Amino acid sequence: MPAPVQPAQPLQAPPTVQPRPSVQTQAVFQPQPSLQSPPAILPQPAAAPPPPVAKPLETQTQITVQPAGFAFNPGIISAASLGGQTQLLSSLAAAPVIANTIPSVQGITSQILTNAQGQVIGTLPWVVNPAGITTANATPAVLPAQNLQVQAVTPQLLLNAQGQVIATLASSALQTAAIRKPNAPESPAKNEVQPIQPAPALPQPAVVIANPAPAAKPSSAPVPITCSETPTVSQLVSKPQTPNTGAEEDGINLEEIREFAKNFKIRRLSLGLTQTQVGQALTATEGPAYSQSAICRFEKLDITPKSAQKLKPVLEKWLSEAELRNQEGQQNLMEFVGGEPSKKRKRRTSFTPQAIEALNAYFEKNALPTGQEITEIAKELNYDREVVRVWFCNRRQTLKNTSKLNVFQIP
DNA sequence: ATGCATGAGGG
DNA sequence: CCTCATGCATT
Repeated sequence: MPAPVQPAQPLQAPPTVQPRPSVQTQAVFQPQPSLQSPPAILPQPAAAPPPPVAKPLETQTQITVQPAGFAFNPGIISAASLGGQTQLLSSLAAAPVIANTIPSVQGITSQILTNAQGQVIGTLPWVVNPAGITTANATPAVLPAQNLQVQAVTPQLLLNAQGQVIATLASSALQTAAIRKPNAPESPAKNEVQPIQPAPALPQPAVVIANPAPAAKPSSAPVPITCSETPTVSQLVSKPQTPNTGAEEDGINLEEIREFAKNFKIRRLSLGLTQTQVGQALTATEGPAYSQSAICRFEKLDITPKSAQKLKPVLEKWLSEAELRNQEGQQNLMEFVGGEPSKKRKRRTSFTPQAIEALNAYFEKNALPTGQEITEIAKELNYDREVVRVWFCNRRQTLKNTSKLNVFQIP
């Protein structure tokens, strides 16, 4: 395929030039493990933040062409690593020709960068380039269809034999949705409040893998992948064997949960949603409500298999609907974000390092101190007895969740 | 992402 | 009181 020539458009008419403060160039990510603030890309991200002074018309040496390259590729950019370091592996390109459609917010999704651990190390916004800089891109045969609507794209996961996510691909959203259960796009109203039974009555395979034949799509070739050497999804997804871990506990398929958790995260990010948003939306909608904490813990499986099993259906259902809405442009998923007045809690006590050290020491000797012991320890360290008691409770709980559940992960 | 807190449920 | 599932508050 033609090399990604960059359309020379360093800058146009100086006067009217909008410095284009966009975050575009932010594609580069630092090798720092700290990636806390999720670059949530939302439909209505308020007003553009005043860019750090852009030179009026001086030709800055730093031409910003780079973004365009990715911008157009719903391709893959995955990072893998061995030592936990992030490295760019490859980027497969696909070029959905986007002609005149206005860059409606609707289709904006983000590209996720994940490493071998399935951890997200970054995201790239899908920029719909208005200028139609299609020139450089592949897609030899495809013509810039005029009314090609930029449909919301949902990611398609590419997994390797180990079940690890290698990358995500964009593809027709419609179809993806179709695969899932026949979920009627009705109102989010009181649909079902299933009491969640431990019964094995959950027929959702949750398999998002290989989705080769877009048979269901009659009037358009949804699969934008064109590079001859670009492996097809099915090819990459060769999943002949179910490696190992017939891990199952208490009738709960740990592996399945693990997979879903991974999936969930990726799809969530594809929708450009943060854990917080999901939590809020989940709370707003009918049905079981969960917080950001819950989402976070689920994603990293920092919960008991039982809890995970319980959450899965809820999250799955919600996600399906979210994706559906996303397609329809109904970005009204996050409506009432209004925070209800919640009763105040006792301020979280913060133990001093010394106290923690002491507590840990006690804990090692005896993880379950008697009431008396607790009282003594509390007095010793000069903390409220109750606080100490709770500390032990939480300590035990944490221990359990991290050790037992590590059965989940394979770190 | 986590640490401390709250509450339900079981003894 | 304990365990468990969760969430608010904080790092």
